Amino acid sequence: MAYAPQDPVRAALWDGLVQAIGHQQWPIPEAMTLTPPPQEEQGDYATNAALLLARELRQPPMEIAQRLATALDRRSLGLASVEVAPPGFINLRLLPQTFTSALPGVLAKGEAYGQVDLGQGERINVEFVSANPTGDLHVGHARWAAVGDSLCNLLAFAGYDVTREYYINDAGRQIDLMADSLEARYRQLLGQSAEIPPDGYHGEDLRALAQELIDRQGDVLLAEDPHVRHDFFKAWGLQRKMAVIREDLEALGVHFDVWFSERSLYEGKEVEAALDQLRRRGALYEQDQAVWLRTTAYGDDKDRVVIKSDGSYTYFAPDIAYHRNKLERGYDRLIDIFGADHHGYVPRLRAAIAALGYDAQRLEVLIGQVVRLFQDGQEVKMSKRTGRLVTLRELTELVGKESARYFLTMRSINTALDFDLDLARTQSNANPVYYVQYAHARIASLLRQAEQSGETFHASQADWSLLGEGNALAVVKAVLTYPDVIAEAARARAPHRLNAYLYELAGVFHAFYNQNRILGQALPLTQARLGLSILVGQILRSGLRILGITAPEQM
RNA sequence: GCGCCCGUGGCUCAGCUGGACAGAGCGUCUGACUACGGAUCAGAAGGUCGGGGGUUCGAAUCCCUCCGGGCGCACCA
Repeated sequence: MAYAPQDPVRAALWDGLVQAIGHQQWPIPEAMTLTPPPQEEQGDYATNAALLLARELRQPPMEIAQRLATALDRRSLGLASVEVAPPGFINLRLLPQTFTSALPGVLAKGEAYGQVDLGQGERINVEFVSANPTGDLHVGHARWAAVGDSLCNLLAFAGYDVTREYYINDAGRQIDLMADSLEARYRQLLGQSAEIPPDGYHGEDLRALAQELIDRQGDVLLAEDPHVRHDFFKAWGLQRKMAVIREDLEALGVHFDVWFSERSLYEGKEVEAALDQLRRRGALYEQDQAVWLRTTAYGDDKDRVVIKSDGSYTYFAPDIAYHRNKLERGYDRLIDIFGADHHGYVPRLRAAIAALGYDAQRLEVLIGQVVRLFQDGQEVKMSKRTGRLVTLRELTELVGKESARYFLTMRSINTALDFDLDLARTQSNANPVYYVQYAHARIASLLRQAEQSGETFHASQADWSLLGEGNALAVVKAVLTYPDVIAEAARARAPHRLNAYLYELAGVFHAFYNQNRILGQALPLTQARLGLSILVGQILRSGLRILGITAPEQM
């Protein structure tokens, strides 16, 4: 933990610890932690400060721990006990009121609770999905859509100025292949014999598009000049495919701020400008009639072609221009989310940025592993070539947006995601989405009930100190952790941690609710329990919103 | 062959900028409301963290090596 905790209680303790170390004229260890110890009996928090200082000071850790323990101001920190444990941990136990007295502050923050200033307004551009408009979005894209969008929400909540961007590959060979494939479908549907090009697209979606075209204007295109016809298929197909992509993403609750056209880079001469910049910096050379970028100078395995021997650009060339464009737009940091099948592309991209003269550290690439679909215990195989694949749209329609978003973000992106279609569809305790949502619905119901019985919540009537033990205290602690979860998840670019936290929060709340009658108690107690429930509801709403999942009032 | 990711209880995973006897969920077994929603809760069994070395006061976490799985190694995108 290289930075102070965000949790109000832990933060105060952290400051006290830092002060105590300072008093001894000792340095604050970079890797100092303040976390719950493994055993509950050991206290509420433990720090490894003495262990770390021991190395630096060359003194026995137990002695250092002892001195720190005595130096801590127990009263002002709300400590109940401070113990030193071998090999040099300092275990801290807080008075229950130290926790509960933080609750009014949390309540006062309202929906803003959990916001942290990790980003300090840093401008960050997150590019994700960016699927070619040549076919439907599949489940892999769905994962990046959900993860990317949630990550953006998370970063924004953590104090970054975030832009969500989709790069449209509307130039180049693939789009021509799409046009030719669409034309082939068009001809086939009109009874002509036509072949989809060898590397073309065989998906059903293009057949449907062709049919749509015929329904609208019949076979008039057949009479057109081939070039005009090709351009039409290209432009129209692109426009239609992008519309569908937007709709599909929308259905998953994913919105982009910028839809960036690759073609605009050509039109604005930016590809040439980028290559000129590289040339001026001496990073380009010619060989075998092709133009190469010396990416090996910046850590890549081999140099890469930017202009092919036939004079056309590789995919890489406009992509260099694209990243240059993003940097020139003033973003402090760029995040690209790629599928694992593109990870080999990262070194050259990074090299290109360095070759252009920018700090390659400004580019962060998140590599995500594949999604495997399971149904009836069997893997559902996907294949783009045969056109047999489960689309993002099918997935959303099958399991619903809520389930889809939760399941797609629940795992670390480093792990292949096994998506159990049956589980995602069940409305039972096996499905974690419902577990979390149910907690929220339950709280909403509780508040409705309170309204009816005239026990409306008034913060001034609550005696928070009554929440200082058992299940209630567990909920209090979970509530206080939220800002740190946000900070940690944002820092690690790991939205799945939020899923885990919300599940845990829902869990401790369910336990609390089950064991404690909330309404109809003595006023200060009912009010305190009601207040705690409100806080949990507030956090669930906040967290679920980040994940793009609704927090239902009833289910 | 080289590179990246993964290998944690029956299953799916968390934890991995090192911290004290490894955590969840599902599944299995045993229990709990004639008061706020049982889509809930309480409890039990189950793992020498793929194998082997090393670094360290301390390793699931770092390094080396081996084994297994996924992905990638284009003048395709």
